[in-house]
Amino acid sequence: MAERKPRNSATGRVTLADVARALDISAITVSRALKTPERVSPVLRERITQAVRQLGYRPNHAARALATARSGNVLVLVPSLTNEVFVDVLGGIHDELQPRGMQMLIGNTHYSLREEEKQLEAFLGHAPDGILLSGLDHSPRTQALLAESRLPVVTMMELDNAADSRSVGLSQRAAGQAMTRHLITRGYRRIAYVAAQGDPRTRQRAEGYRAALAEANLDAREIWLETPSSVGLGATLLTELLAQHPDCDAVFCCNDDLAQGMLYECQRRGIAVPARLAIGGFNDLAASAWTHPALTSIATPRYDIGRQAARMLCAAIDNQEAPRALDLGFTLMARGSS
Amino acid sequence: MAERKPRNSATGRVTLADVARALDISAITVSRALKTPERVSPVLRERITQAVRQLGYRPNHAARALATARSGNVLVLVPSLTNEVFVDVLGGIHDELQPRGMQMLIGNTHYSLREEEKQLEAFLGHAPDGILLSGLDHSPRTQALLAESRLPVVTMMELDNAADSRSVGLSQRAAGQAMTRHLITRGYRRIAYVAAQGDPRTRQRAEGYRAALAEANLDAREIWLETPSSVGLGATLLTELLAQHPDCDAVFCCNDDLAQGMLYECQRRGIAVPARLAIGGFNDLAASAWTHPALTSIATPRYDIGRQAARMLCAAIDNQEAPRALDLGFTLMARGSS
DNA sequence: ACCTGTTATGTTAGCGCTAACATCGTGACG
DNA sequence: CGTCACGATGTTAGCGCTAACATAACAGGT
Repeated sequence: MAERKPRNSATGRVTLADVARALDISAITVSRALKTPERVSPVLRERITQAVRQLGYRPNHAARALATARSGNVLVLVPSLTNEVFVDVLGGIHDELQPRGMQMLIGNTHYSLREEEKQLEAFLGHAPDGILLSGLDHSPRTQALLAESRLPVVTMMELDNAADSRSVGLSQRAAGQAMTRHLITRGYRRIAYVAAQGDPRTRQRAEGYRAALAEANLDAREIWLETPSSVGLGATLLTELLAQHPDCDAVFCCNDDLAQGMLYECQRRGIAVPARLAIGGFNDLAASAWTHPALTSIATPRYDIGRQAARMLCAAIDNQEAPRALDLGFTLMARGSS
Repeated sequence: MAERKPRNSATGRVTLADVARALDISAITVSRALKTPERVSPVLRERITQAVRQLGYRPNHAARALATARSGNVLVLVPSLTNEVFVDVLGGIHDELQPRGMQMLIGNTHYSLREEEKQLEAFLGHAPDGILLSGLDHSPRTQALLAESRLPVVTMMELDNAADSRSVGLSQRAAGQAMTRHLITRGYRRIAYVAAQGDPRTRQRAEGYRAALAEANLDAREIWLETPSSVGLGATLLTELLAQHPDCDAVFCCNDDLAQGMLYECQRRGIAVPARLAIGGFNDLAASAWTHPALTSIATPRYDIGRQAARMLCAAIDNQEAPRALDLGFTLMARGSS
């Protein structure tokens, strides 16, 4: 007859106490064998390991969290879950937390400071051990909640100069400048900047764009929309661009979604890229290297931003000394579209 | 002078007991005022609400989970976090769980049954209240763990006939058949099927493809790769296709990533789409409607699959009667590429 | 006046785990 | 051979919350 798994009567789960009872030892010893094996004698440790496996014991995180005042949760607030950029960031965070047995709680702020505030409020009840935020722009109440929580916070995507803050990202301004300089170097002179979803990073890229134009004594041509960014919107924006600035010979799109949409619309209308109009994007999405022509873009280290931010946060949680600002840079991917 | 927030000495957090103490009532009454307000007199309820707000009390989920044996967590296992398909599914789940105060725990199985097993094992310690799985294909140990856990499980993407299971999805076979019939209707006769990342859904679509060809007495031409699917791979596969089946006049790609890659490669080589080669994809990704020509595809209700699966799971968790299989269908998006 | 039922609140105990402090050997050393 | 240090294990208590069972107060019916 098969062995019966003893189950704690109350909840039907196998608990530490069940394992301890089976071996006629105390629960704390089992606990130690799992958390700090070196503090249990090898013989007993081995017996415990076997019993754990045989009974199918699985530690209960809620109980552990309650006893240790450590939840193993990290709150991650991102502005979008459909944007490839943040999906990659989440991937990096995930891969860094996983081996430490920690868990992400993901909140989607939909590019809204108000929504960010609400998410933060709701998630604080999960007693996260730390918080990963996107960008530097936050509402006063968000900042107050963060300060009150006294939890370590790491900001992703942008860089923060403040001494008491932590951030992992890149200079969006420098990247915008690099792309514009590239277009100038390639001989374009009437360069437009097109932006949707006016978030802070989009604005910083625009600053870089203006700086580069100023260096070369060129005029700016900008189109700003508040609509959420998408490939479809890129098509619309090409129309807008040709209407407002018919003379322009290059366009720097604030992200690759818009750039791809513009490229497709150019193909549709028979506008030669890059002969009649050069296109530059931002983020270097997976598909951008494969369009025809391939899209010139700024590759951002999204996965690594997530990873390093998570690592920095874990260091902070463990009160370890660690650098507080990490500039992971960017790479200009000069391709056929310019 | 500003009021001091009383804090529980042990962990520095404001607890139920702190709120109760401030009002000189018992903790359970505060608990009731929050969970079942109708069981507390209106006057007291109001005072409690105020005190809660003023002290900044935030319920501790770990303690609640421990006391109620309900974690409020739902485990979600998906094969990929970069694939737009699953990102959309997760969005639907998120939106359904959020208002119930429940939380997703996301595990990435990387299209591996072995990995799925490991993830499941690790996450069972979080004591999820239910599990959302992708697809019907699972390792024996995964099935054993699921059975042993006695947790409600809902399968997403595919449909399950078994009476004791729950599933929300669509007939991948029927969808594959619909696409192939469409190509036949449009006059194509030498239709190829190209697949990467040979997961079960890819295989079911192929079955539909073969069935449709058989109906019309046409021959199958298939190319299978185990490599993970990507836009870049689509370009490679076009080369492969032209080499292996130079006569083919239409290609049904197992997903839109491949289809887009093929389209771009056709543009690059000057192969006319759809005149020389028609292209059909699967999933109808956001960009597919905007390429030139726009991509014919099968639109799958990914967001709704996530939503309905989450809803079905919640019903099961609450022991409510509910349908156990939900076919959300698909839509053929006939566009310029065919 | 008594019982009954109902509503509002309180008491007790326990969910599963671990921190902090015992306790009990055992061997090293003077 | 006593003392001390140290390693291995145990005891106790409590993390924050809520289920389950009191208790109290009061209205209404007989």
